[in-house]
Amino acid sequence: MLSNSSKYAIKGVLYLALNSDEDHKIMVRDIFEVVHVPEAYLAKLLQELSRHNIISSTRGPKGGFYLSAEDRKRTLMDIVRTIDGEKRVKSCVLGIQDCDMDNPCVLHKLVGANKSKFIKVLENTTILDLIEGKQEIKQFFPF
Amino acid sequence: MLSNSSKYAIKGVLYLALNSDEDHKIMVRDIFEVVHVPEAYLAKLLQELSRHNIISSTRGPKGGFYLSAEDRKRTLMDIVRTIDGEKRVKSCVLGIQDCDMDNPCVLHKLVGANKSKFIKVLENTTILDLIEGKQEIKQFFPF
DNA sequence: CATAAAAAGGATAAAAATGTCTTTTAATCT
DNA sequence: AGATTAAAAGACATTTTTATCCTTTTTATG
Repeated sequence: MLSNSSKYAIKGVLYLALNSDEDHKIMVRDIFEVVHVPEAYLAKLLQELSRHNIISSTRGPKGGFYLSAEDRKRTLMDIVRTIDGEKRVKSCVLGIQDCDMDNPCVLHKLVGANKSKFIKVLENTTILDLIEGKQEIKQFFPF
Repeated sequence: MLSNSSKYAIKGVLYLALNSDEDHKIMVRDIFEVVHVPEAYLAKLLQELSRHNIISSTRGPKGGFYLSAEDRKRTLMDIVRTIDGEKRVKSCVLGIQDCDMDNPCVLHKLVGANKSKFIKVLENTTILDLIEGKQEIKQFFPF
């Protein structure tokens, strides 16, 4: 449902949400170990998000990645869409092309409700929602 | 969440559930077009299921794959476990190793409920449940 | 202005998933 | 018994995903 890349990206953004702002930019070097993602790979993903204006970044000394106030209003789906593409997330559980609620396959009926909810969570949850009331990194990355 | 292979396998088994029994075995050749899965690949998947006694088969003339009465009591999870392995399905949404309901990451709390339901559907739904009252292939494979 | 810091970008590599082909084995039918 | 049929098995090919490396560009700072 979610690729590893999307998971990685979400973890990276969560770390930024907790630790960064315009005045405190963060280098990939300081993130990757906490979220257990290979350094170069995480860099690629964050660059991709930055290029699509899901997160922010500046180069050079004192540079790094960070989340602006606007960035924090992005939803999880914004991240997933950038990394995986919307199609992948929303595709039919059985992979039947034009399958939807109007013309459902059996499995779709069974699990469709759950999957729809999952997608709704992605679409309706902003980064800000996620970190609300949480100041401890441990709460996000228990290991 | 489910690999393509698992989806393919489920589709193949559904076809068998509708059209086969001990006296009417079916060759891969007669299935693959209906369920839109490459012939050789579907063969492999069904062979794997047969090897694990999730479905039945015999070789030679009049041979083919079929579902015994026992086979029909298998759950979707039996299929998915054989093809993908249980780990893959049940893994944390964010891929955090030891993440579970007792020690959850943020996302887990959010989508955990939905995912748990999805897994329960897989575990509690038998092939028999799925085809109950359905005789039309179209209901399963609309395209 | 020189230097160093950090993201951006591109090329490449490794691994996993997906897909194909050929040979072997077992069952059936003449 | 011999010929034919169909799954079983395993080797091989392709594609996608995941991951690394190296160079270039941008930017802050002394």
